[in-house]
Amino acid sequence: MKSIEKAVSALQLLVNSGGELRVGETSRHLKVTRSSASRLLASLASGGLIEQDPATQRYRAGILAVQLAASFHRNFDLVEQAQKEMEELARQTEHTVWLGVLSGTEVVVLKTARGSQPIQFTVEPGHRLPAHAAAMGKALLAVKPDAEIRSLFAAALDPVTKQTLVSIDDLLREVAMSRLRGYAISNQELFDGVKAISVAFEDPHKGMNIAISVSYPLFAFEGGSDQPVVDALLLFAHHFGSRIGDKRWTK
Amino acid sequence: MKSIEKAVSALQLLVNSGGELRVGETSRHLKVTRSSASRLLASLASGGLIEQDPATQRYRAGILAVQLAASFHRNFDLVEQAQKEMEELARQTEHTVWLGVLSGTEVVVLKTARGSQPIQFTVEPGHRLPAHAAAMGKALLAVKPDAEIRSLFAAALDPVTKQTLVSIDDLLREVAMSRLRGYAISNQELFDGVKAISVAFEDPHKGMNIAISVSYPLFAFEGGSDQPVVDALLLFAHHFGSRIGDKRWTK
DNA sequence: CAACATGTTGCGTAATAAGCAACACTTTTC
DNA sequence: GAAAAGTGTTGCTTATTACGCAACATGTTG
Repeated sequence: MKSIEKAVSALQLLVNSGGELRVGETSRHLKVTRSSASRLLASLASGGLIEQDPATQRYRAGILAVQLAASFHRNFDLVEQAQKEMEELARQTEHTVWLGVLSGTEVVVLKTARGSQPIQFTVEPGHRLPAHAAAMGKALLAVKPDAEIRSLFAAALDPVTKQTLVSIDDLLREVAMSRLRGYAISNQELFDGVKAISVAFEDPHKGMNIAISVSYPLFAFEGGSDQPVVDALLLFAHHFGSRIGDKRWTK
Repeated sequence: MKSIEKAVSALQLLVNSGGELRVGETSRHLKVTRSSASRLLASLASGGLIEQDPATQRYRAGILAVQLAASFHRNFDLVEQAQKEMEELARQTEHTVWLGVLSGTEVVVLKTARGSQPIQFTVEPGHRLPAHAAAMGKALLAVKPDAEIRSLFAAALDPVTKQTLVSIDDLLREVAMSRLRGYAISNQELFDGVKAISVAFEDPHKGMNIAISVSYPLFAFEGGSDQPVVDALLLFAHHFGSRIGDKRWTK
């Protein structure tokens, strides 16, 4: 069903274009004539999935998208269940706790829980991070076999900061280390001065993976050790993992 | 583009079926063969708009839907701006504050702010309410001309509770009264024992309307008057309306 | 185990989506 | 201020593709 796949591509383009899409832009990216793009977007708008701004004629996400996302969150037991425990973890560690899933080579942040520290690193739910630079990304990749990771990262790895791993072999080594360690680390690979640690979980019923991470500015532990945060995360992982029936954490 | 419109219909069906959709169900509702429905859903799943549960084979909303909704909220300035003031209103009134938009004959709830009262009536964002029974619905309808309201409600009005208005003429009278009054009321028309009042706003730039409502159980004001809540809502409307440039509230 | 649903493929035909212009309209550009 | 370029939308014709019909694989139920 090519036309539907093209329509979904247009939606991805909408997300990647900052939430606003023009007909001309769409036609260029999807390599169709403006007439086709016009009709395509009009069709998507028919049911409220997207809507056209009457003033600028630009298209943006519609109400149906909000409803779909709401049903996503309602169905996604893991996310719902994680909510309360994430807040507890944020309270213990005093730092921001994130929950995300893997989408291609990116991590989509679904929920955040703010800690009590005055300075916090946080993102809006729905935001995406490059998987090879984020702790959650490495934790989620560690679930997959190396061959699959290789094929995922066919293109070169984007250097986000000075510390970002740019070679696939380095990434695979890091991922292997994460498997041994039980949790993944991103040391200033996503933001300068910010470190994050993460663990991944697998829902045995739904067959989906999520990651939970704690991120904190390095100066918070200047001179000291971040071991308390690591311990809190591992304790959380043990509790949460065994409760949802993830065999890797069930003992 | 019929196939895309059909795909959007399938997404609406997904929302209306409690977040889970099967191929057979889809084929029956869209009046196509199972083969077509199968290919249609597979196409939607290709880009992550929906995804198939590997265990049950059922389809549910996907990550792209979450991203779309996120971009919706980012673009929708009104909602973003309303957030903080809604919380303030919830604090003042001690009751739940809702924010919603009109979608056909229903109100889609986009945000909620809980009050301090121990017993609260609230819904999840993304949920929908029948417009003719909800205070937000009447407030939003009051912006439209009577003729448009009539054509919207071609079918009979669903009786949600004993108090729900079931005749279009009654609804139009109520809407007219809301225009005079400046705010709309739903007295146990949506939930027994619960009253709600609401005001609507218009974004002059985007040409979109939103409603803000306060809902409270009747026993909270047994013997007393709910005038303080009405006053707080009108005060809120004056502040918020003039700040976003809504001419009806700019004095 | 049979009878029944369910979801997923090939395949030929009928529906339809794409491109080409032409149009109305706004925004640049000289 | 006119010319030029860009925008989004609408008929029209042809080439594309999506549809229904099977058949098949895989659970589910009696």
